Amino acid sequence: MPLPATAHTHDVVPEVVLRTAGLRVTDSRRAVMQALADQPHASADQLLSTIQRATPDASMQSVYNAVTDFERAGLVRRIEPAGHPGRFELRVGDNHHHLVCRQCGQVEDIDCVVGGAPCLDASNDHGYVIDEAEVTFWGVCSQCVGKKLESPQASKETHE
Amino acid sequence: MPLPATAHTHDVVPEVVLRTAGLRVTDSRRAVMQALADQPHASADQLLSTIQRATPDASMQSVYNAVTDFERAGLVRRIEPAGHPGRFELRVGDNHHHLVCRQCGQVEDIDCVVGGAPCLDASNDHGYVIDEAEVTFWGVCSQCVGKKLESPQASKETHE
DNA sequence: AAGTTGTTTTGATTTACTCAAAATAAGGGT
DNA sequence: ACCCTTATTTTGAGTAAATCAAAACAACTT
Repeated sequence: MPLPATAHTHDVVPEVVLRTAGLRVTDSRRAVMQALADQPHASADQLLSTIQRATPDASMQSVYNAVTDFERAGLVRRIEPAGHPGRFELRVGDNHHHLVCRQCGQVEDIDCVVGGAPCLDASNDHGYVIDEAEVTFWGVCSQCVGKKLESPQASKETHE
Repeated sequence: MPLPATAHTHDVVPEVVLRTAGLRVTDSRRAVMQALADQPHASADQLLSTIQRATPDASMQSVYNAVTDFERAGLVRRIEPAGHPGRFELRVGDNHHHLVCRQCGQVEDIDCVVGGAPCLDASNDHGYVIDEAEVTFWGVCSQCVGKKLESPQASKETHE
């Protein structure tokens, strides 16, 4: 029976995940991983705020250290929607896609019906060795669809 | 007979395009548009270098001014491949996709077989109003595929 | 030719992120 | 339990890409 692709709070045990990946277990990493389990698609900013609720003097650098190390170890995937700060997710090892709100930047997972990458073929490979077809769906989320976007800064990056 | 989707050097007449879009015709805009016609997928940096060959004291700000105005007028599309500076293209009005070299950032157009946007369906819309499915193919171009990437800074963003 | 409004210039500012050196802590070996 | 090595964190500076803002200037209208 395969493991579910989505990480839920109760089934991510940072200590075990980290040790298995060959990374040392530290408070900082535990906190970042737990925050990511609770908030899929969190930005570095959001991760820092979350972590600072328990550890007020955590630094942004420690967040970037952690997610970068996690990414290198294959524990985390980083997504960079155009016009929005990068986001991080624990869901790796499957080829899924994303739906992004143009206004607030909230991200949702979209299952890939194909499974493996690349899940689409390019009509012309231009001589490249292609390994991935990244699909980003763009739209406006239900919370933003009613709002006018008078001051673009007004409600930026608030969700999730 | 529809106009071809790809802009070629000889069929972009900046003066006409600009005036038709309701934008004033200036040296700066003419230069940026001509540079874009010659180099599809140019970055702001590349546009500036190109323009400076004829006008050495052109500024980066004028490039950003121009492309931003063009984008608002629907003359230019901006693409932001993850990990690379933004790029600009004159090919608008069709729904095509891109192939990006992970190493040098070079971009190729990939025709969309569907045509209109969104050309894919999300398996779940999560309550969003979805208007676009952006597809980015990732790979390594033929010029980079042989090279080792010893110093990541060594040959950055050189192509095209 | 003059006036209005849009555009460019100059220079500062911001955001998101990376780099680097010193201080510290994790985990293996004894 | 302690030491040692090496990984990790901290602190602070630095960077790239892009935006903002006010004053100078130029395009188009009449």
